[in-house]
Amino acid sequence: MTQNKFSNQDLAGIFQTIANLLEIKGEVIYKILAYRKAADSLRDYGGSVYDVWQEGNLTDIPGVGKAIAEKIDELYKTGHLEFLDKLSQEIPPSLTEMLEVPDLGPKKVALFWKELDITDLAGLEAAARKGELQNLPGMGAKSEAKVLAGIESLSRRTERTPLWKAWPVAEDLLGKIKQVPGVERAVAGGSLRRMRETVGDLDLLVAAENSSQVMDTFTSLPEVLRVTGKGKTKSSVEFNNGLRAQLWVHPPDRFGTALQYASGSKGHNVRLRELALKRGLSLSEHAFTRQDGSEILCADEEQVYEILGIPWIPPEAREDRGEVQAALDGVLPEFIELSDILSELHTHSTWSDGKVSILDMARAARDRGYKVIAVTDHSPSLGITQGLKIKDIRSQREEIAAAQEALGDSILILQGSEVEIKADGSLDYPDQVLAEFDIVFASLHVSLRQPREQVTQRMINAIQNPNVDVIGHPTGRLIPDREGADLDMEAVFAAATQSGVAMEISAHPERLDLNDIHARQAIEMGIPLSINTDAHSPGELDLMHFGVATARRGWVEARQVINTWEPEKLLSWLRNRG
DNA sequence: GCCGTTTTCGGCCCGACTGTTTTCAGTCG
Repeated sequence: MTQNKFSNQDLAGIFQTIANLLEIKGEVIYKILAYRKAADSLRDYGGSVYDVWQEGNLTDIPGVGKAIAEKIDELYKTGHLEFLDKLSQEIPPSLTEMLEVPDLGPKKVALFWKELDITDLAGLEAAARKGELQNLPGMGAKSEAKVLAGIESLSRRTERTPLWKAWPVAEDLLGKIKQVPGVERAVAGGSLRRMRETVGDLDLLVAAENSSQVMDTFTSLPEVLRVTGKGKTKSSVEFNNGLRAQLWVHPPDRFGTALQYASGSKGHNVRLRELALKRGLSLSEHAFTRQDGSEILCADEEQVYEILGIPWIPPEAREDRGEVQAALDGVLPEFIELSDILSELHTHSTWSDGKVSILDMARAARDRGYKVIAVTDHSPSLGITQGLKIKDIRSQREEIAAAQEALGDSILILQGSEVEIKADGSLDYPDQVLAEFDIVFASLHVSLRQPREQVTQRMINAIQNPNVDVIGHPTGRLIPDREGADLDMEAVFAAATQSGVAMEISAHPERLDLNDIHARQAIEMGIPLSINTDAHSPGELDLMHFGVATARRGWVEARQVINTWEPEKLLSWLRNRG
């Protein structure tokens, strides 16, 4: 047994560093791409790479071949990697800091290092201020100024922006752009359209015959701090808050290929272009081009996939996680849709920290077309929420009955609970009390930083309690500020498979927990899922689409989600759980 | 360095924009 148990993330970081150093060294690009691809693949890998290593199956991981498998093996066996140690002596690792500066790539970084012996950001800034960069070959006064602007921009730069923050910003920008005369369509592409939990830059796409007025409007918006590029088809800006955006303008009859291209992911696009080549076509954002040079234009994105001979793949699933092959094989899942959701099972009322009464929440759920709502107020130990005391459970039941009577059979109201999984691993209500509720969520809110084994055992205790129906927002993470508990998800899912409990995908965009990768793993193990907003007010019921998007990113089908079941089926499932 | 229903060798997506270049290199997505 070794203690060099590098996580998937750790390994991805190591191979990313190798790729960067090799790039500065001037290694052939395809070797670098191979390391990058392996890094991405390891980072996204659903299971534990360590376990795969123990089973001797490393090369089953996409992008991992003989050479990289041997390096992972060395890392797990010895704790370090001789190849990287040697490379670091040759190329100072601090050089990679400079790659973070916008518009600086491996060639320039190598140039600064070799010509001026600059090895880190501080040295680069000093040299730029002294005017030493502009005399280098291929450099000039403008390029030097750009380096300084880039360093400054780096200090301002936000980390990836949470989806929930980027979403309204994009909506606002698109609203302004749509007002420009001649704009036929304006939509978000990129990771925003794919509904990744965080977004790097905003990618905006416009259909218009003439681009100049759109570009002028975009680059002169009041919130724009500086314009980093402006052309006929593409412009890029940086906003005051550090966020960056780029805008493409394409003619309406080419909008399909353009939107497909701008939506990514990069890996997905590479797959499609490979597929196009096999069909004797070259695919770009402008069109398909036949070998004789003639073009096939696509006004709509569906046509792009049609010409490639595969079904349209929803943006959420375009992460190069096997979706193109699945499409070719005809085994893409029937991705769940928002309209499949019939019930909201995790909400709060004034009986704990919710903002409105049970009647108001139920009415709001009914108005959104739901057939069932469960009110799941907190248990008492979570102090700040003023949880529901045991002596009040009966009174709450009476209020639910009154609300039910007021709303008739337009919606079914369930009395649920979000019971706390306490730090000692016990639940916050005794079993006979839990048995009274129609549906029980068990959630972690406290002592999330316990060691892996301890917090995992707490979770497993809750999963094994027959009164618990759903594990709420399993890891307890908050995006971007709080990491989730260090759960051993393999062990958690194994226990869930045994007990038949459902796992939640919290639709609340600060949670999205389970995440896409864990959701996919869960359904592959046959674990039912439940998507809920955890709404504390009626307006938050509208966050459901974020949860559905996360499920789609995890290849989840409607039948695997208990919220899509007709009330009779849901109630019968709950009854059978005891 | 990875990969394979045209390949175990020879490919590996393709174009926009900028700045430095008199025709292209570097960076980005």
